[in-house]
Amino acid sequence: MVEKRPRTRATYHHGDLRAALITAGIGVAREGGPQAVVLREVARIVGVAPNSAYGHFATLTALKKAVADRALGDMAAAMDAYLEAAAPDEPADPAEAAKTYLREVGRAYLHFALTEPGLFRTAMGGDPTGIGVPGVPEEATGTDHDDDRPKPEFHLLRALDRLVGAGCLHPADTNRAVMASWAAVHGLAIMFLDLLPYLTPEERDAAVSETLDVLVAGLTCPRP
Amino acid sequence: MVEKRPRTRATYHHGDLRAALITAGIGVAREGGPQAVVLREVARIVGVAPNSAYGHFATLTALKKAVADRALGDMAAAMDAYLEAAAPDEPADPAEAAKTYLREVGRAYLHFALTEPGLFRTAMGGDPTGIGVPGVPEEATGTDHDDDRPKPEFHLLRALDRLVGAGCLHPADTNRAVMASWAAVHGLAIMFLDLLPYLTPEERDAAVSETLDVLVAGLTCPRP
DNA sequence: CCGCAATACTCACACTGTCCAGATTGCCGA
DNA sequence: TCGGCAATCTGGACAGTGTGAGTATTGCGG
Repeated sequence: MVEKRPRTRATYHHGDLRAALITAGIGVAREGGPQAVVLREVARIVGVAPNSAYGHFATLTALKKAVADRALGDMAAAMDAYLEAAAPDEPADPAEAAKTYLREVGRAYLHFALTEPGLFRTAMGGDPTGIGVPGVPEEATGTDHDDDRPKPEFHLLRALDRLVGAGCLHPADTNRAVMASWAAVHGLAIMFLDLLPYLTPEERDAAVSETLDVLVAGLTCPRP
Repeated sequence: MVEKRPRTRATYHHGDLRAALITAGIGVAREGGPQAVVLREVARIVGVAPNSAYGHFATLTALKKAVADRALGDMAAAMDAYLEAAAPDEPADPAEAAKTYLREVGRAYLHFALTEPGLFRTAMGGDPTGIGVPGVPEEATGTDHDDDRPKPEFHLLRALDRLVGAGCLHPADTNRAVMASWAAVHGLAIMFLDLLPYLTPEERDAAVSETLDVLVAGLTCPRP
């Protein structure tokens, strides 16, 4: 929120357009999802000519990418807050504590997905230009990728580490564990948003609990 | 493929436009995903004026919905073929057979998702207009919903029934089982397509196997 | 054989992303 | 202090999109 002139700005130059565009993009993505971040609309919100954006982003896709990055950071922050707020009493048993922590991380993920579906979809690259799975190495399009910012999977890794520390998970199985956990939770989120939007919150909570039960059971079962 | 005149048709009336539009929609959705099904382009393929589609579909979204329905049927058929072709030898132990069958169903799901990502995305409603999870009952927009056609989840239900029959799964747990299974497999698919497109086929196969291991372990574990 | 309702077409409008050329300015060196 | 330069923003334009209103063309039932 650097400037907020409703129409024409006082100064010809905006000062910090790039950031303002991203912020406005987050605003429209919050309600409406990724396809709501429209170049002309975003420029209109910021109070700038549509083509001004091209000075900071080569294309609309680049803007969306930046917005998605920020949405991902927002998601990590929201998960942090959720975990901080809703995990006061932990079981004394360290194994049980680790399990409930993993469950709590999953709940945090789903909480954000259901609370901020627009940002969640935006963060997860809802409408990727690159359809298909050509196996291209993505050629590291990283525009000076600041990969040090908090990312949602960090919480998951910490939870799995705790499981390993508690002896519930073999260290060698941590890779399969991260895939299984992420897939279960992400799949649940997508299903709730896209496939089963008519579920009541109670039904959703039940499905979450049951799926998380299956997950931790499968992870901590005596491996073959 | 009712008609294929490159330009203007011989007859003024097309004969069976609605079906032709859906077929053309499937064609463009196959490569390019749901956002590639563009009204004017589809009409162009069929060889008809853009607005002719409005005689059969109230809006582009309705066309997409029809295309998505057909893509879902295609997915079910593809899973059928996959399961028929790639499951010759089953373990003698019925419990083990049921488990491998569930795994095979999951593999069939993922095989279609990775083989036909455009159709998969289209079938799963990649770009829903209704963002958010307002809990609306969807008001049953069913345009004479022919719900008797094969749907992908049918295979999953059959696999779980076999697990129940083999004594590996308590009948009361079947609901949680369907959610957990579906979430795991669907989440894996979305992750491969959207989040981890750079994985090699080998890495993907490994992740699939490991995730399915965790799933069946969690489902067939001694319940708490 | 004729009228009519279904079907497809034409024209038009408000949008969108993006290119190109020009206007405006902060800033840095002389 | 001041002139110019490069960064930044603006305006107009073009191709393409979904969709509405009115018009032409037909197959078919009476």
